[in-house]
Amino acid sequence: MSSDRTRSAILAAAERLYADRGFGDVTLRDIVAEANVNLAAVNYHFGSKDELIAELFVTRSLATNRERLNELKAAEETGGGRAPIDAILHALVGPTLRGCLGPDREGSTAARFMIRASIESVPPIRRIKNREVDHLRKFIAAMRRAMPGRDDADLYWGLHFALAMAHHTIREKERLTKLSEGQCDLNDVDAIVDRVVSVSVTALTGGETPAKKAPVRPAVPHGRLTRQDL
Amino acid sequence: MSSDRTRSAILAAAERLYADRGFGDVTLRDIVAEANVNLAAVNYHFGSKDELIAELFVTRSLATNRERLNELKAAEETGGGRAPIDAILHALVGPTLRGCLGPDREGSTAARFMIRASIESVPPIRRIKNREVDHLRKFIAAMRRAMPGRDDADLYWGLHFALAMAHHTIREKERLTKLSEGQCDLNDVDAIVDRVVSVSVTALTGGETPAKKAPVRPAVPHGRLTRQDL
DNA sequence: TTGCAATTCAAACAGTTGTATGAAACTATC
DNA sequence: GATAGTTTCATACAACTGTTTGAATTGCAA
Repeated sequence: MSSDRTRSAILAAAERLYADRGFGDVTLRDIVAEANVNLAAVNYHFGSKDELIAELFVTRSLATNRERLNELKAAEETGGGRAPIDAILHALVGPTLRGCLGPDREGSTAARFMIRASIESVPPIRRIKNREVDHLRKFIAAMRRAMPGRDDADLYWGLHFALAMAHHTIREKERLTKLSEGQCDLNDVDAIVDRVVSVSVTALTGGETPAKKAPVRPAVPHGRLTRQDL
Repeated sequence: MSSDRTRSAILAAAERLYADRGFGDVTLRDIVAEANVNLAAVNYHFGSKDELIAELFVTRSLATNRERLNELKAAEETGGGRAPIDAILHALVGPTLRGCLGPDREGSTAARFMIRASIESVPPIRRIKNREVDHLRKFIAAMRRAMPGRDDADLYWGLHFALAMAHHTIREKERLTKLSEGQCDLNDVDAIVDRVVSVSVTALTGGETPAKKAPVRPAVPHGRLTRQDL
């Protein structure tokens, strides 16, 4: 049935190069050189460059989603069909954060690739992410069971903010390290997961839907630029 | 002094096209066609394509930062040199959210451009964003004054999460609308700002950082994909 | 007007990109 | 070992990219 050697070599080389140098900087010729295969092999095995990228991302993405659902299921079985809200959110953000951060993952090509995918967001990957909605709905359903009284909109916002904190931490881990001058430990993944979950839970259980005391502030018109010092 | 007409036309056309179609899809030839100027004008007036993009982003970015600092200053003056934490966070995320979301901003080219810049993150823009650290430090300083007891790391995490929620809401507003089937109102910007601030404040004032145990999971190698159903 | 600099313009440049082709090499089956 | 199907390979293709060039044009000052 034909050795998958070429196919696998392309996948591995592509993931490594994309992880190291980003999508914008890596051409098919770079990939086939790294993989020691012929240029035409990519189109033969994957159809197109975009399909290669899509396959790389789908593979990693499916793995994360599988982990998420496993953790969710385990929590629900423990709780007799109803998992507590913190366990649900833990199942949601844990696999993503563990997959991309952490000292053991430093050298992991898969992790670095997923960080790139999170930062650069190239078209074939964006297309796949848009299909993630169905997967997230399962977590909304679980959250609804855990907090029957809560408004649906609050649940959506809670899930949205949990993902926001997780993904933004992955995307901006470099900047946060620099900003905090090392005081935020980006290697202690478990602590980060707990922090994200904790904030998300208090966001969901805490204060009622925001009161309407929005202060008014002046609008600032555009001026003309002279200095470039952002 | 030579009319700025060509220069301005290029800026306007570029911002409009980038806002509509993204950075990856727009070439210099598209821009000069839209602006009705000669192709060489871009390099003549801006030096390079990247410098054009940088100038576009810096302009909008400076405006946002100016708004932020104005709001912060106003809050500090009201509080006699010490602004309350919610006002600080409001000054941080308010201008960004108002700049990119809201019904009045629907047709705003600047808003749509900044959303694009937030999503696609092209090299010249990334370079500028990396210089944003100094600007954020001013907010950390204000937060330190507002919460003298708090650990610095907690402050960094709080600011980081506030920005996470704001930016992720901008980046994923389409998806959140779809996921929530319209139950999350992305047009009520003030409500969104209040929600983000509220969550951030409870994150900062609320519970201590917990510690827990974490399970270990296996690395997932690449296999052959048959179904593409993420 | 003359002179000079700033600006515009058409055209070409030099390089890269993803993809297609058709022949060659391989592999497994009968 | 001939055959049919799969996989590899060198090469070419066609299109697009940002940038440069050098001549024309414009605008302003003396």
